[in-house]
Amino acid sequence: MALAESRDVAIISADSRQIYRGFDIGTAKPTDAERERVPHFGVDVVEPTERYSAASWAAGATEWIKGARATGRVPLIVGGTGFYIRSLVEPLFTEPPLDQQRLTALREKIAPMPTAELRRWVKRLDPARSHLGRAQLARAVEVAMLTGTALSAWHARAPGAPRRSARYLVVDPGSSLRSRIETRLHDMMRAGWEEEVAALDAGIPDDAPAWNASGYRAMRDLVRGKVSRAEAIDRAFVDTRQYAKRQRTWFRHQLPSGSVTKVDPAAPDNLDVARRWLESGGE
RNA sequence: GGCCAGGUAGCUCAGUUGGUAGAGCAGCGGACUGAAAAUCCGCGUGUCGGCGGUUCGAUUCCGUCCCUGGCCA
Repeated sequence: MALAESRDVAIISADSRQIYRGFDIGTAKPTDAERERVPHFGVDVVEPTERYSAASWAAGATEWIKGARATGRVPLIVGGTGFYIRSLVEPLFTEPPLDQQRLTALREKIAPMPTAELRRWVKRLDPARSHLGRAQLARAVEVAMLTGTALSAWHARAPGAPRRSARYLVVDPGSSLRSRIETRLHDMMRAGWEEEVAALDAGIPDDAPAWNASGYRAMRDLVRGKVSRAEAIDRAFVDTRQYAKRQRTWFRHQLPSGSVTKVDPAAPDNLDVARRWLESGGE
């Protein structure tokens, strides 16, 4: 926020959880006051039951960026969903329209299948993807079955997708990460996270995608009386630490290293580093 | 104070008919093209509570001490 206020900036949130309406405290959404001071895009865009995607976000972000520029502001993309950001800078392959009925039927077939069996299937359909996780295996089957072409073949076939130039500012507090997470978690509890989840639990189905946010299932179990408060907080703490670890791994390896600037939020000169990064034409 | 049950990886525990031990969780590393706060893959040396004894060899058997929990005084 301090960085955003130093210049006419609009924030584009690249955060797969802040997308969902109603899931506010646990996803650390910007406050009303913050949104008042700096325009935000990409927050509260879909219902919690909706399945969102990197492609949807990239399409939305393209519009939000235009909107920000139209008002004379510099679009600043902020957020922890690296995959979303990358899908904007290095677009995903262009997917042909998929038959929705066949897609639904296929997903029903895949759902109960053990991961090992799914993996064997992908070894036949698209061996280059068979080492990946369950969600990716399902996707590989869907694309191969519904388009007649393996996903990895689609990737190889669409090489020269237009790339935007981008520069990244990676904020990493290093060894103080753990205590920062802990503090933030207690702030969330004090802000009424438990009450928020109790209200959501009354109206949002258990399998809604929005529940896939660190700590939300633990809080739901607390609200339902299945676990103690201490246990719920501890689970949320672990969930968040593990998520942060995956983020670090992702940003360490998936971003072009030449365009990354690192900053430690605890360092005294952090704002200077960030300002210099911003002024040198980054977005 | 007596009796009983325990003391094994950061945590919860399994196991070794005596040949120095392994699961889950945590942690660490990695993968990642429309579910990404998702989904997966890899990584296990720790005085087996301390000290003695028996034995070629003890975490395992014996003695003793310490610690924890329960019951009885």
